[in-house]
Amino acid sequence: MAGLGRLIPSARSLLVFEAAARCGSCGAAAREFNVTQPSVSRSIAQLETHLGLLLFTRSVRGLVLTEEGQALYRAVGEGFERIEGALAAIVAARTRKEVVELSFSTAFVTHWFIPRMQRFYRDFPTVDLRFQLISGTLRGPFGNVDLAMRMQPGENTDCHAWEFAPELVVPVCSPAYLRDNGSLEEGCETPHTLLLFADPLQDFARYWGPLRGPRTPASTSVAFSDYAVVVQAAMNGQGIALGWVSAVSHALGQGTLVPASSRRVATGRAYHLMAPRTRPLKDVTLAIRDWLSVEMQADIARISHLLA
Amino acid sequence: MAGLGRLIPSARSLLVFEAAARCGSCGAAAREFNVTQPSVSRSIAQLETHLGLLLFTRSVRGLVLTEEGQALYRAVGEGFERIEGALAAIVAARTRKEVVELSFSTAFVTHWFIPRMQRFYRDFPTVDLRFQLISGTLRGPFGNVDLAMRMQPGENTDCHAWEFAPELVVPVCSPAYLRDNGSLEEGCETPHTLLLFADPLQDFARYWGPLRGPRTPASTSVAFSDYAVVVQAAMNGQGIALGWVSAVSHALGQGTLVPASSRRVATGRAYHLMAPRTRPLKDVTLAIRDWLSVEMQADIARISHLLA
DNA sequence: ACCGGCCATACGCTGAGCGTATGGCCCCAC
DNA sequence: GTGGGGCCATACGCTCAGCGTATGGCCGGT
Repeated sequence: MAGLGRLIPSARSLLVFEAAARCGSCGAAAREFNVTQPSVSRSIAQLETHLGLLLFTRSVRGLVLTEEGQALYRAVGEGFERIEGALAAIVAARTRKEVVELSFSTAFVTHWFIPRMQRFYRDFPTVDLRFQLISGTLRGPFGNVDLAMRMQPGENTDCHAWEFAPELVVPVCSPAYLRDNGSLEEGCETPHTLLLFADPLQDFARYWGPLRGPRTPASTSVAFSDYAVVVQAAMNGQGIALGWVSAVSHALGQGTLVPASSRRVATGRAYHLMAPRTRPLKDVTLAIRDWLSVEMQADIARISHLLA
Repeated sequence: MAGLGRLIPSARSLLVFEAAARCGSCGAAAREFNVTQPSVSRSIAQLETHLGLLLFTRSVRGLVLTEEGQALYRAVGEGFERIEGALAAIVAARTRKEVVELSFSTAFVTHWFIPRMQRFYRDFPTVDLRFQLISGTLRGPFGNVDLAMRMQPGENTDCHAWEFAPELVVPVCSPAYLRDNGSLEEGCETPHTLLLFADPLQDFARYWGPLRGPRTPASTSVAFSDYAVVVQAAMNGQGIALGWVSAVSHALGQGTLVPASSRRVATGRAYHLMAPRTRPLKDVTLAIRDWLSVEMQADIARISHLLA
């Protein structure tokens, strides 16, 4: 209806009019809109001036609809009822499905998210998370999820992307292992045990290479098929693992892991939280994105002395 | 529908959504609202974020409604159609009756308004004026008119009031009379003729008294039953009349009347334009009020040297 | 007579909504 | 294959529509 916008002074004036007519007073309508009584008074006066007629008569008891006001109120009431019904149906469908699907790595979920999941659900009581878990390196399409963590640039293109954490790698081990075996670049009587993630598609040499020192002794290694298990083994004192900060920041902050070397690898790339454009970008998705970012920033700030 | 305002991010978003759905593009909807394309794009995105779903899919060809979008568009279209029908009926009724009823004095209409009526109708081509004419002193209820001139404070209470002109009285006569007979306080061989308005309710002595000088000679007087006629007689050189500036400002400006005395009576009161609250205060009523005020201020400015 | 509650209006403040600039993408004509 | 046109999306900065506060006027109840 192209004409409707031209017939009223502002889009909101009909909402205000309907509320004032239903409530019978400016004050009551104002409370409903969380504004003050003069605001409603002006809005109604503006609508009446625009239309060139009185919609209400005023008395100390409040507002009484005129004949024209009653005619308009019936039409507006019916029109709004039709629209509200459709909107309510849409919102109800959304509310039933307050499922939010996330695509994260096992390590991130196990060692970063689950420790704070209680606080998450306290902050988001109506959300029901579903995780698509990636065993190790975050890659692959994430299609039908609300939010995913991936590296940028990557193969997923038709999506929103927000930077989340830098790709920063530090060798980590348990405090006991460090005490007993020394750091990665120090000599020790027995070779270090390197805890590896078995990923034929990942060139881990580009990470280990810069981390070895000139006197780094020969080492043994153990490979696991899931990076979350790699991190767990490091926590258990079984060796030294590559620690992607985005996954181990919580453990570093808690002290269950410590740096096993003074060296770091900063790739210059960054993990991003991403949302496909084929899904609606919901308010709750944005709120979760923000929550995750705030938490990650807090973690990184807490362990910044370890990463310098 | 209290809930509708809470279901949408802003009142205008549904208007914008409907236009975009109907037009099939942000650009076309933007042109309809006299805004730019980014404004519509943001408004739609905000509505989608608020509702937590996509209403349109985007392509280079414009916007295509999703299933939810189509459901909402049907409901909004029907709702708006219902409202617009009622509004259009109200506006049509108002447009047919573009009659504006005015309650003014005969003198004001005859000697002030009619000289500028051509310019008035050029400025208000769709207005059809109806005058309630008051023979002399502006008083009495004016009930069912759009705009009235009255003195404040007065007996009409339930109305809007805007100050229009001060009550300033100057004796006036034609230039020829002044040349032949001298001013009111000067002596002359024959007594002055005072032109009076016969109003038993009006105490004219309070006006004539301050205007007579200590050497004002005895005079004869002629009384008329209509003040417009009194002013006309003064213009015709038949004597000296009390000149209420609000009625004679045009004639003083044109030179068809001149002051017959250097004395003035300023009562401190003021004429007001008034609109009853029992009638709708229309935009056009306000526009006429403003037009009249601008014209009166211009007249008073033009003759200010005569009134000092 | 006073108080409470209604609506109306003037004044000053501010953030929602805007335009501009720009980027990305797709389609079509040459 | 390339360039231009037209679509939508987003960042940045600006401004005035809409707001709150203060206040006034009025009416009804105590």
